[in-house]
Amino acid sequence: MNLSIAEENYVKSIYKLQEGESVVTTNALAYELNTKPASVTDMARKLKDKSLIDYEKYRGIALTAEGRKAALQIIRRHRLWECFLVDKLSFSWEEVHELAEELEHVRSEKLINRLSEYLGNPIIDPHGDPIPDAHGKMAKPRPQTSLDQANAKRLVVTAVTDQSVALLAFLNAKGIKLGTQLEVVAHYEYDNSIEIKLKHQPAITISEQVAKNIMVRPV
Amino acid sequence: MNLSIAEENYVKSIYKLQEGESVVTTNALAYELNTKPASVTDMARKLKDKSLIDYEKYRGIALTAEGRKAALQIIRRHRLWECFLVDKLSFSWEEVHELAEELEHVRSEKLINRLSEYLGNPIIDPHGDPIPDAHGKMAKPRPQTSLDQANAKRLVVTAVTDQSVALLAFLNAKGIKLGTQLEVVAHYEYDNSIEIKLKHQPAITISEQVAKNIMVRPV
DNA sequence: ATAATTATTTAGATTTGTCTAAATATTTAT
DNA sequence: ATAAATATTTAGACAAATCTAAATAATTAT
Repeated sequence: MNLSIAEENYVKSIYKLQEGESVVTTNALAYELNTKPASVTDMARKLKDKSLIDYEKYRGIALTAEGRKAALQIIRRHRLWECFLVDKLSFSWEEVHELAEELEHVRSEKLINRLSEYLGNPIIDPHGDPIPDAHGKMAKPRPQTSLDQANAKRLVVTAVTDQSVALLAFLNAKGIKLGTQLEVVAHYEYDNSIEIKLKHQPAITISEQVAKNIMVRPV
Repeated sequence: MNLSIAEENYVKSIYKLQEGESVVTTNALAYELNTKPASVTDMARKLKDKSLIDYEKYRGIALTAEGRKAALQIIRRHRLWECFLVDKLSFSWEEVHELAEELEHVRSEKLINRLSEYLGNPIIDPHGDPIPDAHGKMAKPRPQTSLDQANAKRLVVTAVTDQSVALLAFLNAKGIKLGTQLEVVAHYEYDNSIEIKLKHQPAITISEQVAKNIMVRPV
């Protein structure tokens, strides 16, 4: 089955949203894809015709086995290109998402398998997310919570969920990257901001919005 | 100016055809792009609006300075990706054209400049064609003629103009690649086929059609 | 359980890039 | 120089992906 770029983006976003909920709503998908609910309804019909999703009017969207397979292929391509950009072309991790977003749509199994081999068959990408193998098998994401919900004191950064340039640049400026260790100093209930401290640095305060997008696990 | 993929392909093809003739005809461009003359007329109007081509009804198409600049950027991307695929991912030269055709549409100057650097700023691609630098400057294609018109006896293969998989696979099977030295043994006037001999190998006969697409220079 | 709110779908339009068939212009051959 | 052949453009249509505005369904709050 040959997917258009638009269809690939839908499938990928549905997969992403389904990690949280078992069924994806029209509105959530529209928001994720920066489009309008009416457009999502239109595309849902097309993807259903192609057997990539289960969909009944007003009942939400869920990937079929075939859709899941397609999504994993796209994610594999995306994450391998991110590795390439960071490892070989010395991009920094916050720059690569947008580029990988374009490169991922070059559909060639041979290319992607050779790329994987060239990179040493990596199993996590520069944001800490696991990379599906050629058969769609992928390591389970390690147990992690967002920083705003973590209850341990000493934590290590494992991933960043919102990959907007703005957030990633902010983190970069603060010296926060994958593997950075940090300590939660205080929670401020007033606005749910969090004070954290990196090693050998003064404490900094982080808004709830930022904290929600930093994934961590206990050290 | 931001070009769509379709617009980029038109600009690139116009550039290619203009190396031969100063003005490109609607039909020639339609044939090159595997589309219909009517579609070319439609697109010509758009490209004219964007100041990428000079175009008057019935008078043919020619790139403006701006259009030429755009074309050279696209060609740069294409040829650098070909280098990457051959040098780093061990593709053979006849496989890479189609893939580069897709990769070339990822528009990021930073990406392409880093890729160039990573490859050691190559100045010719795996087919022997020169690669424009970041400013659009490109070595003049070395003086070369097609094999069917060469008058010297001892020749070296410098490029292949038709990059169809069929032809490239044929050449590969015969052991003919960039840099291969060959000797013209005979011309057969009957069908304009040519008998050639590679070192340490029996002579082989090559049709006029193939000979037209192999570029050579005297050794 | 009904009203109000929110979510989703439908209907109809738009843009991009393409097509076919018909009309018109240009070139070539007589 | 005219007719025939060829090349190009126009007119009108279509598919993909999107949109807005209106209609309808589902959820929630009273």
